Amino acid sequence: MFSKSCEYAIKAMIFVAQKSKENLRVGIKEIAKGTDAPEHFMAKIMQDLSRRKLLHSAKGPNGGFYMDNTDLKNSIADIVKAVDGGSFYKDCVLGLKVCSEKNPCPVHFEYKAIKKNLISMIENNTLADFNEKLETGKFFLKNK
Amino acid sequence: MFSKSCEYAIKAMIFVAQKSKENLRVGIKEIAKGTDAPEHFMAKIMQDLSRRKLLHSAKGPNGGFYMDNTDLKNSIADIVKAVDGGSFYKDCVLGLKVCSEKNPCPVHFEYKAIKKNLISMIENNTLADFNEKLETGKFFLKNK
DNA sequence: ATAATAAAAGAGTTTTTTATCTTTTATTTT
DNA sequence: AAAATAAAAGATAAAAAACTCTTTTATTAT
Repeated sequence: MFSKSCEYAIKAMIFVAQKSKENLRVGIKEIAKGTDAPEHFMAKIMQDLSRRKLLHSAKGPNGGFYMDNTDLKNSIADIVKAVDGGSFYKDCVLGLKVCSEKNPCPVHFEYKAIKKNLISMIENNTLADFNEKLETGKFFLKNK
Repeated sequence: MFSKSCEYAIKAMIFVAQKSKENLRVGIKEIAKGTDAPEHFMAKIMQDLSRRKLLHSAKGPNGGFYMDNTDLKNSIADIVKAVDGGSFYKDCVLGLKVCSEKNPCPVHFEYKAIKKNLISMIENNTLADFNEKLETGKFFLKNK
């Protein structure tokens, strides 16, 4: 569904969001450890997210990545678009170059309805929402 | 969603299914052309599908790939499982190693409901169904 | 000012996926 | 039996994705 880079990005964003709630900045090492991701690879991803203004970063001592309230309003969809581009939104399930309302593939309309739900799911779940959900103790981000 | 190999496999299977309806065998060249896929790469995929008994093949003159009525009952899901394995069924959307009813990620239950529909879609669409749909002239498999 | 810190940037490497080319084996037709 | 056909199999090659390492730049604290 999403690239591995994108999965890492989502995990990292949720991780930073949780820390930002307590006004803490997080370094790349902590993010990598906290998400079970390779440090230097994650660093590249974070640089990209930062460049694209999905979160803030600060160099030097006590630096790190952090989010303000605007950043916390970002949804999974925003992260997906930033990392994987629009392919998730655009592409035909069967991989057909031409597939539209006028030239639908055999599963076009079925998939259209499902995709609508998928899009709702990623657009309606913001980082702030994740913070709330995780606070309840009913949801987890376990990697081992 | 699916790997490129899997997309090619689905396209090829639909292509062969259409020809099999008229009791025709199709060679790899024809399949590759008819699906806009690289010939030798598609050959590998077809070998794999054939080995896994998703369709029949015959060597020599007048040989090629073809399907009997049992083969036509295969669904997209069968093809996906053969080519991409069970990852589509098993994996967490966020890529978490641990994500289950007991340890759900923040979108686990939402995605579970959607995945149910996705699975219905791929399990309930057989190659025979595609043949019918395409016969109506209301659906297309266009690549250009 | 200097040293320490941490992200940004640049330049690789490795692995996986996708794609191509060649040889072999099985089958059919002449 | 010989020639032709077409898939099967094996071996490479190219491209993309995932991952690593090093240097540079900005910031802070001493």
